[in-house]
Amino acid sequence: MSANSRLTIAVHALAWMELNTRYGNEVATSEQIAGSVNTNPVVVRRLLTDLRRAGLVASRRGAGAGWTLARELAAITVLDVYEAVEPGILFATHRATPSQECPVGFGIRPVMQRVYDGAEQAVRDELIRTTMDDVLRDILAER
Amino acid sequence: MSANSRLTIAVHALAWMELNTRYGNEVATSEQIAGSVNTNPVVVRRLLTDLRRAGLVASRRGAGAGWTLARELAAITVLDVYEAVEPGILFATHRATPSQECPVGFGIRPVMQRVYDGAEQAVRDELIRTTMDDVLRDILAER
DNA sequence: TTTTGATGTAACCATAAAAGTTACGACTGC
DNA sequence: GCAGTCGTAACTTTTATGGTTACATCAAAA
Repeated sequence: MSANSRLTIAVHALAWMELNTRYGNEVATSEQIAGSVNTNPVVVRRLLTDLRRAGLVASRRGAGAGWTLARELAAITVLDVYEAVEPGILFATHRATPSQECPVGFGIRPVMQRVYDGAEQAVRDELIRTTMDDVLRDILAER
Repeated sequence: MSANSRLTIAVHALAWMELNTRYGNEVATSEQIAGSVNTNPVVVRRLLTDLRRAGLVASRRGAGAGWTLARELAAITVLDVYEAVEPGILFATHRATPSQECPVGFGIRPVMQRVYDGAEQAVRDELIRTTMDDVLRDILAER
């Protein structure tokens, strides 16, 4: 399917930010987060920009700049993160328009779109069940 | 997400094959199906090869060759097709191993894997509810 | 036995998304 | 004004998908 790791990294960043504040730090820098994720700071900044657009984090510029959580983790579900970083298209319909003379080619797109909408909704219903609070707790329980 | 159209084309092919038999034809050729899908016959053959591996279709070679359904549509769910043509990875974990010194980097992968397994299962539970029979009926109902 | 028409499959190219990287201007607390 | 970080553009690399060409293989039918 060519799945990406955007949701994984975004969740990682949020969990890391919360733990960072528990250690007494005000803000987190993209470089610190990138060090934990093991990627480039620009990749982190791009994802955090998406999260900021969704109101999940805030950023400060200038000296002593960095990122802060805009909500507590208990008020953020994995679905919130998913919606912030993914356009929400798990399955694609035909790349090129199928034959409109053929009954199958004519009718298949709306039918499959309904099937895919159902699958997408099922994913959302599942992701909304887990909060970022749950995620961090489970992470720390891994040892 | 970079979603693909493999499931769409595989479903399209199966529906077309059934309609083709209703019109009195024994077998369907990849060229005929490709004409309805509006793609290249090799793309169709590659997907039908996956469906054959799953026992959903059969092929004959030689003169008068082509493809036939190996089961009736009522006995094929969209989940069957999905499993035949997709490896089943909707979300990816980290591309590079996260920092194992960091508590978050250490614990996040099994936690997110469980979340993703749940989402994947939700998709399966949804796709199994629709049979290829339902799909063809709905396609023909589009006019 | 030859012809015919389709499968089976390799090889290659094109396209697009994701991720990684470099660079640098913008901003702000000190 | 300095230092440190964000914000973002630009470019490269990697990977999956899909499209295309080519051709060997096969089996029914002439």
